[in-house]
Amino acid sequence: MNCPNLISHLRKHVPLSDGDVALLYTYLRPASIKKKDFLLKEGQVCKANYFVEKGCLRMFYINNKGMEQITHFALENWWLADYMSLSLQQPSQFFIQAIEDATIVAIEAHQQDELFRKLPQLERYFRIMMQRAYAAAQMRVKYHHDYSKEENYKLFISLFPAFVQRIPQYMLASYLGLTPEYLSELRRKG
Amino acid sequence: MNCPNLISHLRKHVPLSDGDVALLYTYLRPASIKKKDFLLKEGQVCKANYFVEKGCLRMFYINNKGMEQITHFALENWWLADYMSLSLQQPSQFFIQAIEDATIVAIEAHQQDELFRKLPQLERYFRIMMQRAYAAAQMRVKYHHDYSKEENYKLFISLFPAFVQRIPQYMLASYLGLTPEYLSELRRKG
DNA sequence: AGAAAATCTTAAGCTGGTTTAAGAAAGAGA
DNA sequence: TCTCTTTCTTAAACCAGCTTAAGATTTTCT
Repeated sequence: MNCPNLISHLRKHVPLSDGDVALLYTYLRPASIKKKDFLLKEGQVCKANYFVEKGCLRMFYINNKGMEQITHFALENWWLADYMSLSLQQPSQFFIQAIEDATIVAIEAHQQDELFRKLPQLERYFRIMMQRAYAAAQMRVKYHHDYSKEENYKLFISLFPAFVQRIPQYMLASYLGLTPEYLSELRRKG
Repeated sequence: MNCPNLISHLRKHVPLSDGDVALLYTYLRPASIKKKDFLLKEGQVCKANYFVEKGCLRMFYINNKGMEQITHFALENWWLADYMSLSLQQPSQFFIQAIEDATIVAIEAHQQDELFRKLPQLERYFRIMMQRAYAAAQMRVKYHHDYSKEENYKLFISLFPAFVQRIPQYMLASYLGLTPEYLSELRRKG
């Protein structure tokens, strides 16, 4: 078992002895998954919080027109889950799928409280991660309101040029909430 | 000093002895503020996390057309802050203002780590609060994408009918991302 | 009560972004 | 290599929601 990125990420935020790491390992479920494999499907309960060691995930739902609407991407060192479904253990409206072959590490919902009791530092670590995620979500609301679709597109490619190379255009269009056709027009304009 | 709502809210999620509460009180800064008073202005660093004991707050920014764009409301038993500014102690792009006379309780950023070291339960409490807030933010992204403005308006008034009575229409319009004129038209239509 | 400020409504014209439809190009499997 | 699938592009018609402007109503303050 090997999760070098996760362990070093944890140690950036909280102290973890080697013994703590050994204990932690008994609660982690690492997995290799193939491109297009699903970690969660609509109607299932989200059973774990997923850390991306390597690769790339997307979270999406099927909108009222039957199209896949992407709401989140997760790259290396990001956590991803449907936190409403995970917290309340109720059926999810989302899918989580690999868009590249990926290595992920799962912490199961039903083991999380026990793990946090044994390693209380994790409570702090996830408090920081959730606060960070929520802070990003607050800014996202602002950008979404404040910028036109064209401006949002330009902002995104300026912030994440490498990532734009990594995913198909139509997934970026979906995430940004515009049609592939209009994205194509924006690219042509410059 | 008196924060009954906050204490009972904490005790819903973590154990707190009377001694813990006494210690906690030394870190809480309660305040009564008047309608239209500000807790945060653009350019300032967000210095505290605010709990609403009574009343109602809004968070907004000035958009590129010079209009106030509301991004969050906070009623009784909600926490509100610009978490990006609070976490990184960098200048905020937001305002936080009372829209009714309000009683709030502040936990100052510069005391938070010390408080959490003395009462580690709070780390868990805020992990739960932040996860809940982020979960709500994930759902908000979905609703925002999936529903038309008219559907979002109808959803909001069906979910929060009492709140709709409490705030001016133009603030609801701002929050929902539509013009007061269009909201007026939607109301007329039924 | 009266004046000023804040909030809400109506209606016409306009536009950013979608829809639809068709084809071109690139990638992947056999 | 060839075929099938996936991804991307072009262009015209269309519409949800905005802008502008003016006035009506409600609330707040003196």
